[in-house]
Amino acid sequence: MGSPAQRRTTIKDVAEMAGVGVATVSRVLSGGSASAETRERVLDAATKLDYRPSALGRNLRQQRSGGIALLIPDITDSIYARLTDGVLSCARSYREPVTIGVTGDDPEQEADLVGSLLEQSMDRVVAVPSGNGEMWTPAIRAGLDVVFADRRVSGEQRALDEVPAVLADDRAGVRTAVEYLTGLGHRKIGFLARHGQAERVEAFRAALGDLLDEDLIVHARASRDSAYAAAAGLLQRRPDLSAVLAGGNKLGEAAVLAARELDVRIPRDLSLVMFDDVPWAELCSPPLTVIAQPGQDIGYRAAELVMRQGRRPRTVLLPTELIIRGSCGPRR
Amino acid sequence: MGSPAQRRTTIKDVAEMAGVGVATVSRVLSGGSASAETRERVLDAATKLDYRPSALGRNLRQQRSGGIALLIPDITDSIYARLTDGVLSCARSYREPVTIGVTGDDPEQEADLVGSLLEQSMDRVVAVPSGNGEMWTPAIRAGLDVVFADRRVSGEQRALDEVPAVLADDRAGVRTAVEYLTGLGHRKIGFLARHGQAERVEAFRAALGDLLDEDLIVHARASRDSAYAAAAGLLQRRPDLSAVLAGGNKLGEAAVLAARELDVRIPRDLSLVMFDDVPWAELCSPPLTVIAQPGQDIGYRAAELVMRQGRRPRTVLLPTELIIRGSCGPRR
DNA sequence: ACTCCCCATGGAAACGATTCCATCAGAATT
DNA sequence: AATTCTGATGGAATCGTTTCCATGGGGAGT
Repeated sequence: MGSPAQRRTTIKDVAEMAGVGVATVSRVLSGGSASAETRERVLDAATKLDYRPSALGRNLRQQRSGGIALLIPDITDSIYARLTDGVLSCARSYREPVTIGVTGDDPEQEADLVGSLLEQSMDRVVAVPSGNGEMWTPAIRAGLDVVFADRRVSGEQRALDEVPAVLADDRAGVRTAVEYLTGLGHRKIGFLARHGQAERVEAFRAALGDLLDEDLIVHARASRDSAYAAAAGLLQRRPDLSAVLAGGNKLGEAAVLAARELDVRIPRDLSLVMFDDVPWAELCSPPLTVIAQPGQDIGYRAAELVMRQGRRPRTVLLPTELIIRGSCGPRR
Repeated sequence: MGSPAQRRTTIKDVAEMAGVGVATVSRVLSGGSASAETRERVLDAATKLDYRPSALGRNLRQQRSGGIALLIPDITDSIYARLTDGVLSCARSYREPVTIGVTGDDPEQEADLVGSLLEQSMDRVVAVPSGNGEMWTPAIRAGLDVVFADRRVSGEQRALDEVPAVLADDRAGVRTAVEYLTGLGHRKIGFLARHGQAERVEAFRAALGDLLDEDLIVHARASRDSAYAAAAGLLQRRPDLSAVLAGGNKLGEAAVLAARELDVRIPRDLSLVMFDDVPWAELCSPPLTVIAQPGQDIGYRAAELVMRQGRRPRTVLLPTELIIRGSCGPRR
């Protein structure tokens, strides 16, 4: 607003005041070698002038803009908010800015965002991939450093298999939940899945074994409506259902709402286990039994991996935890 | 990973292929004047080479890195997640990247983040300010374009009064809630406030009038523990309390938990109105009556304002809405 | 026919940092 | 004493874009 906008102090100013060349200033400031006396003079001048190196100049020279990019499906979903929080907290310790983009679980938008990353010369990305991940291949070849979080891509291309991934141990989580439910006597167990949760569905199939009934596995899109429709549909279509595993907190919410609407009481008529522990799970009536995922940790570890240069593990599996509250009961 | 990392195509390559100078290419691509024939040749070459202008070069030249910075207290809080979503959705329509930082409601961290914005030459910020906002004054003078969202600063400095702000109409929200509660017969109404919610507290005082009892206004920090302590403390200290207004969803959650713990039944023994509608308010038992705030709109409008160059309104007030569910009853 | 003006155009400067390379002084080695 | 080595130092190139300015050609106006 009408400010005179004085020129910012550059490395040149510092060099002049310290009576040295710009190269020396740059070296001193980035830890290169210099004599003690020179170093002091430069540091002194920098402090006096309140010099802050311009990220712009550096970025152009190094052909890369620092910072971490983060691509998630939906920031309003608690699990991704926590993941984001983890990334931010790791990035902060490296003093790196974080640029965030939401994909809406849409591969097209995701590809679009990857494009704009390239345009910005960002070369470090933590991403929750949406599609089959084919848009990543060229970007990775172009030098992009990617770490997947929370999911990995189906992966047929070679390059994608090299991408490290930080994941919750879904298989173990699903298995534990299923064992818990079968232990309670349940035989007809449904699974409310979001599209793209292939791994969880697969684990569900494996865990159920003989009890598997494909008709009890239903898929929804990420939207609230779709989740509700899937839940209500399943409940109406299969009154013999006695337990449900919800693949995410939105689906869990939908299941609770649908059950309430259809006058199916939890846990008397229906047992419910939800993926992802959220604050409200405890406030819900009844309090929900959940498979907690370490969302914040996933983000933190993924950011850590993307910051590391050297060899990195291909996959990090983080443990889940079954938290038993009040939404499951014995089969009646 | 060991890729040859081929040089990216620059404007020079395009110029060469089109047989024109780089200046002409730049002009064509940024909508300057050029003959139809030249334009076509340039566009053709650009397409053929899959040329994407480097944001780095442009930023350095223009002395500003595009994009919007967003500073919020806590991304895992639903209200700020929605605000962020709004900012992202506006930014996307301008094709601008969004850099995000969390302040933890700590002025020191906030100042630190503002510093790093300057370093990055970001000049557009949407911020939920934490402290008294003094750290903003120099930054604004240095040419930073700021829009406050959700809160405004206490503001004693001239420069801060010029900063546009997009806010929920807290006063009206509080007034409506208080009127609703007094209408139900309540006389002893408490307020669980977060530090920094001066405006809401003030509105609360004004709305209560004669009924005001300063002892019923308690403050908590943003943390979960602090919120719980404040809620439990209030409930224990003043058993004569018959209704509570919670200043945010964390405080509402704390109130529900504390009431449950102390065997205070809602709404029989205590009526509860919570600021901020969250998905779980409906799932809670009983479903919570809330003052809904348009979090996403606040973010969108704030981002819109920060993108506009020209004259901007000083303050945008967005309406709140009282959503009556089941957490309030008549005084007993 | 002469002048004037406008527009398209390209060369070159600028942005602010890092880094290559040449230089030079002084120490260490032969 | 001559040579080599080491480490500090500064000049200049470089990154990719935008934008200033000079140039030149062609059309319009007198």
